[in-house]
Amino acid sequence: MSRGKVTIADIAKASGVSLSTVSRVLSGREGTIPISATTRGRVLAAVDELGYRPNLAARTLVSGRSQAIAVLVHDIADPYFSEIIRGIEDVASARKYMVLVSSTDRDPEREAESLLRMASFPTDGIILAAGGLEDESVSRSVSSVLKTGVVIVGIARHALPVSTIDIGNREGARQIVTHLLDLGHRDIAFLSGPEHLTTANDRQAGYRQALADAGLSDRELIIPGDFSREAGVNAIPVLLEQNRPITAIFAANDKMAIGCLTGLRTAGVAVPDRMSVVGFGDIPAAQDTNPPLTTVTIPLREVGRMAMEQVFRELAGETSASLSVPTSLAIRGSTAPPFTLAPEPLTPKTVKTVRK
Amino acid sequence: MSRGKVTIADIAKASGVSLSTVSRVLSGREGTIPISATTRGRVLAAVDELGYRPNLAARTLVSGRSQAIAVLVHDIADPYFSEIIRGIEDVASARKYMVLVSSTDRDPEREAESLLRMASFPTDGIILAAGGLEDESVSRSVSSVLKTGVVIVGIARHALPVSTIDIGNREGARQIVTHLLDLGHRDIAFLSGPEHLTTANDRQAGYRQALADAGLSDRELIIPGDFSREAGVNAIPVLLEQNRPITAIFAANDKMAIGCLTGLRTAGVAVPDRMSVVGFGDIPAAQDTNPPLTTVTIPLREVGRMAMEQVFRELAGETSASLSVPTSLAIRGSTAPPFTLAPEPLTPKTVKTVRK
DNA sequence: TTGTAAGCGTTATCAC
DNA sequence: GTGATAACGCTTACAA
Repeated sequence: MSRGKVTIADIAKASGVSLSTVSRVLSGREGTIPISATTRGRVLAAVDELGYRPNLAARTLVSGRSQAIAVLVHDIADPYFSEIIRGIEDVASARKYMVLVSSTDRDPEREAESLLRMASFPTDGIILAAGGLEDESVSRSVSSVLKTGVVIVGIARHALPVSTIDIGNREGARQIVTHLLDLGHRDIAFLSGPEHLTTANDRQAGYRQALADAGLSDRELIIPGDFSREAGVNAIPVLLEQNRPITAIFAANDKMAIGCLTGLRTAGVAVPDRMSVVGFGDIPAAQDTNPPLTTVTIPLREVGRMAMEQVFRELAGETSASLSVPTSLAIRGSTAPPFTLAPEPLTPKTVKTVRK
Repeated sequence: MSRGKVTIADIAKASGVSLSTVSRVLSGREGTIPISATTRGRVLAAVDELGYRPNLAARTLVSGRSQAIAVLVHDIADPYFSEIIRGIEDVASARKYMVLVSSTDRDPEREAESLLRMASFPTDGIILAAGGLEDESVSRSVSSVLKTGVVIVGIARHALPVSTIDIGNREGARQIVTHLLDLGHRDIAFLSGPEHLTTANDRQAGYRQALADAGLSDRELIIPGDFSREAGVNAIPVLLEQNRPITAIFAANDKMAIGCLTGLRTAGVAVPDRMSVVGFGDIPAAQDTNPPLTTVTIPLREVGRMAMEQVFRELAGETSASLSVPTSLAIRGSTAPPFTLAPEPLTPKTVKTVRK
């Protein structure tokens, strides 16, 4: 039956009604528009028989709504982002929305470029899941795109005038470092993320704050990383050469933490006996390392869902808003008390701060 | 400057030329269409100043090309698929194509539905990465969609009249089972994938063939699985209750293999000392298990790239084709000779077959 | 080298 | 309830 493109004109002809009637029947909102049952039936029959499918581009052009949203991420192959996307997809597809994705590899230029292209599609909404890249050209693009009426929602802290799903990066980092302190660790290294990424910076701030609260600011040790598995692997030799009594590593994300685990195994350092390791994010792989990784759980799918729901809300006329998702600790096998015979006691004051 | 929607009409007005001239300048193909440098400059200046961005929906409507392709996967949060998508994206974005994704969770209905929606977009191409689901409604949708002129490329074996990127599932499985046989294993369990999935069935066929070639068909042990991590975890108690001297497990995909590793750890069975484990796919996580997972490497990104390149080729007029990607073995730490004091020797004939 | 005008497939605004 | 008809923003013959 259906050969080539079938348009409403064909349906109109086949069912003996006008174009507008066909359009009305197909518009969906049954209650709103009055149509005789007979007409309706005939149109639907023709649609079925000819295998008609509406041309979304045409619909978009005239209605201004494309039923599509775009998601910008650093890398879709990173489980952190693919989990978020899955959450987005789940709520999008329930409303028959299509999802466009774009990996920008943390390149501001590509981010701006992608943003512009997606907006000119035009998509109805754009979710910036790429995580707070602080770059001027990106913010310029965002502002310019906002004027066209697209809804934009950012995930993680942004200096942008858009709705935000805020992840408690700083607080989560503070909590997990406190967990290490509670276990008795005093020399905790921090493996940092890429510069100019608010997500990474906030986690680092949480680390520093936890140490400061415990009066241990002088014990800070920050090793530069970039969120990649390899950064984790390579950090180990660097760390071991430091000639400092490090007993725990806090990697700014799970991928690096997993790299650390591998690096430590290679170096013959037992985890958690000789070294505790923690990450951030709780990507699925964190459960299957050996030992399983202690980390900060971000409800990644939920984050995606919230972002998408916020897009829909704004599309329905609501104003922008800042929501936040709570993180929690997933205490697993990669952390244990440090290997010291006589653990340094905390001063009373410090204990109070840490436990609060 | 740029407020609301800027159209070529605005550019035309601002630069004092006609709509068509603006369109020509913007069409890209500089060499093909003659335009005076002056005009060109003025148009471009106006574009820049007004912040003009072409409306892709309008362009799609008239040209029939949307510069977008769709990818159907089972689950975008599964690294197997997100790696493939990344490969697709890499070649798509180089040509400024947008990528739509849809997770169908192996549900034929959603697969068909998604396919139809994506096609009616209309996207220029559709990549069926979902991996050979054998279902009638899906094939019907594919045939109907093909008539509209979209290019479809399938990944993995399909009974569909479309181009295919074939993954050597059967051969890869045969190879890795042979690796286990070479190590001395004779009782190798197979943890299967979902039914009706050619990918899973082909791997199972490879397992059976390798055993048959070694004259060990009577040692077959197939445990039902579904490609999920949990299936791997849960298979372990089932396996241990079998009261059979199993020394190796071949899981039909890496996720299950990783689940097996975790299950074995829980059960206190040392890998590879007491049990060897292998998977299929070589997703990134396979390198970071402890011990690292021996598995069959599928060049996942390359698969994605090839699929996308094939789409472009067909869009350029070439005919459909069947390509295949070679798999290879990644021998890592999860395999070792079986824990038997006196390994059964292979018969000469068998050795020959196995080594060939 | 540039302009005019006819669509592309829908929806939306009027009438009837 | 239903039918013309004018957009939507762009490309592309066909003229000039």
